Amino acid sequence: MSSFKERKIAKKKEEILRSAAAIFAEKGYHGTTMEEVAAKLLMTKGSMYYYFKNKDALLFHCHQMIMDKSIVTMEEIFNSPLTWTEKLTNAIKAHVQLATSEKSMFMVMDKPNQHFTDEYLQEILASRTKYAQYFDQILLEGIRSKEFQNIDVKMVRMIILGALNWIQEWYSPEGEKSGEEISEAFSAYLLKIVI
Amino acid sequence: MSSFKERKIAKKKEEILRSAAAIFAEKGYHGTTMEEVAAKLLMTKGSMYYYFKNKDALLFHCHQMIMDKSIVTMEEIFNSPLTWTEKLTNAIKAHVQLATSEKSMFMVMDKPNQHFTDEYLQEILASRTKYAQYFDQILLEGIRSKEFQNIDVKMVRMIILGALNWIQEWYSPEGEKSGEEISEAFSAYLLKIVI
Amino acid sequence: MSSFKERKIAKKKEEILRSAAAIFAEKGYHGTTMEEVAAKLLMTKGSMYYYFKNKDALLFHCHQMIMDKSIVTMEEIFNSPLTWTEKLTNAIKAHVQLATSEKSMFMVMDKPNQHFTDEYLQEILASRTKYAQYFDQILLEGIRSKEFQNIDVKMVRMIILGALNWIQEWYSPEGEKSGEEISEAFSAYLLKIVI
Amino acid sequence: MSSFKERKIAKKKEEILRSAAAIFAEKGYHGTTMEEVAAKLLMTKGSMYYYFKNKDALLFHCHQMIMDKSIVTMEEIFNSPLTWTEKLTNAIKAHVQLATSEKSMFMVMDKPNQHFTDEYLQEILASRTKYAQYFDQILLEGIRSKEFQNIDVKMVRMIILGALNWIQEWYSPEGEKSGEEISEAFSAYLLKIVI
DNA sequence: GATGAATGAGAGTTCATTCAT
DNA sequence: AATGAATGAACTCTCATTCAT
Repeated sequence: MSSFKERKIAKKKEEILRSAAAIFAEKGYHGTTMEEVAAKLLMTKGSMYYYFKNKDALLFHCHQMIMDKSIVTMEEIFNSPLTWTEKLTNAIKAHVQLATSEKSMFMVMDKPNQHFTDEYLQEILASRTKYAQYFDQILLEGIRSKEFQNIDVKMVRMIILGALNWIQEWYSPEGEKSGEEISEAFSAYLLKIVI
Repeated sequence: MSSFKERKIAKKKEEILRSAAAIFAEKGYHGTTMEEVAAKLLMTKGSMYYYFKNKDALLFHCHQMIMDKSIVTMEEIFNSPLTWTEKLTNAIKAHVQLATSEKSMFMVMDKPNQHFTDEYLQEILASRTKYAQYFDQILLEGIRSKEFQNIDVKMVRMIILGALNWIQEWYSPEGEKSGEEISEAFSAYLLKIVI
Repeated sequence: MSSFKERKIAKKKEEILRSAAAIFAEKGYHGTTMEEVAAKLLMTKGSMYYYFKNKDALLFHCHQMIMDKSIVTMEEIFNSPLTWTEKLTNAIKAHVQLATSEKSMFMVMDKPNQHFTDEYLQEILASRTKYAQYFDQILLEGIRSKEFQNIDVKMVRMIILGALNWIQEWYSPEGEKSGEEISEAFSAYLLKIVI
Repeated sequence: MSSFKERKIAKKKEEILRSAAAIFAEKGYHGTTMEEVAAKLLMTKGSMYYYFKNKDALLFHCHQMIMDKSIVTMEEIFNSPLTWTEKLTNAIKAHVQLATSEKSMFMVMDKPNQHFTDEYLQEILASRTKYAQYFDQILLEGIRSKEFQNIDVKMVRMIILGALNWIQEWYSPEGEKSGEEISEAFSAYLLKIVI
């Protein structure tokens, strides 16, 4: 049970993270100054340090905020009463949806080992591995159940995740394809690999 | 006909670029200092500026060195007397080969609009577009000749390039899969999308 | 109505400008480092950038501080109910007084087009022109009212300003002539040109 | 008796000095790089060091080249069989002529104590003093012979030299007044101070 | 005589971070 | 809970100078 105060702080933190993510996405981690992040929220540089202990922490929590969301969604999909084909389809669609609706957050997730040192890096990589393993699991079970062909799971997972992670680099809300259309196309085409 | 001196200087420049690319790849552009790049070559910071006018130029020429190579290879493949299926296969394989053998260079190519301002950015983007268009062309002609199914060219190209560009993030020469094996797997699986 | 904080910051800025001017005057703009200016005020280099965005700005504001003072004084003299002869005398005396009491500031005003680029240069030159025009105006009105002979206004103004601007190069508070004496001599001798 | 070689070197040195002076005049001493000076003469930076031991020497010899000329001219005027009034007139005219025809050289002479350290500074200041003393001498003799009024020699000399040294700051060959006209005006007006 | 290449000391500037208030 | 001010370490870049060839 969180107090009103705690909830207020949590809300402020998320505000900061979203703002930071947007700028990180546009200018990159190093290209972004604490001042910019603060200014966008009508705060001062100094105040940010009340909420996050340093710039690294800002990036880290951006990472985790989106990873947590992604993993929760994946869990739901994985545990749903669907065929593996359907699960893979849904996993791909869910990723596309998030990647297009939260473009900034996703861009921030790039090249973690260039930005983090040990303390945070372990956690980040753990999240990523966990996310990747859901795909592996789905592929594996799909093969076992004869829904999928006998593919090289790791290679196919890399192809799928590569295609998905590339979306942030080219997707634009003003582009010709909507997130919905991309998710349809991606799931349809990528499924052809496994079936 | 280039003089001895010109060739010598060109060689030195390439040396510098390779050295720079290796560090850029490891630590990112901003995480890399001119001093580090110089030190690795037993030079001094100041000397670097004799060969490249600034840090941006270093990154830019890394970009172009690998893009030029990639595009030349693509041209050869495109103009060869093969079926479109074979051409697509070869294009994918060639990309994997380069991406794995020149991992550092490829990593450097990431997020150009975060690192460059107008003067260089235009040229970079032009190269990328040119490279992408070879894939589009192959896909288009493959469809026209009925070798490929009636796919959405842009979406499929994005999937292919996404998968290929992701390789640098996970490939390691010490990993379980060789570049050769990856190129076989990727070409085989990606071809399933179009056929 | 300026707040306490605003006045405090303004005071600090003026402190910095005076300190900077003193060193600029002694060593020249390029011969002066930001570190020296800061050190003289027991600050660090970095802190200076909190008050002035760069070295240029420091010089620019030195310029404008003294030009503003000069112009205000000239305005008063120009609008006072005196004869043109008295006005010219006072203008010369006022300049000498300022040039001798604020020697450093005046030395800094030298060769603006070597130190400034467009953004600042326009403003600097505008101030200078404005100052010069007061002399022209006085000379012109003096001629019209028959107080002065029919002289070439521009040439005489150049002689007067030249003589005045040279003072900073040789005046020393420890010298044999006081500012007061110089102002008497200069006004008396220069008046002989126009009468 | 100088050999052919020596004369060739001397000629090259003067070429360099003129070129250097032009750039110094435009950009200031610190704003000028050895490279620029060299480039203007189609030389390389390194070659300059064959003729002048360093940048300071370049500036110093610019100084002395023009001071030598000025002093020789003054000597001639001083020793000519003319009245003191005529001598002063000629001295002023000669200075204006040189200042307008060799604008760059004259600009370079500015603020010697900011650019030189002991070795050169003494010599520079000696030249300047010598030049100034010719004016003092003329004024003094003019007073003694009752041609001039009983003026304060130092003050008047400062006015004259100030007016003359200011010319470089505003004179332009494309301006409305020719060097000839300026010399007429300046000598006429400045004479009014002493007579 | 000339130069290409290298050097190294130092400059201006930026910015994450701290902390008294 | 917020902030203004200060800091200092790091970084990019410049340039006079040197010297082997």
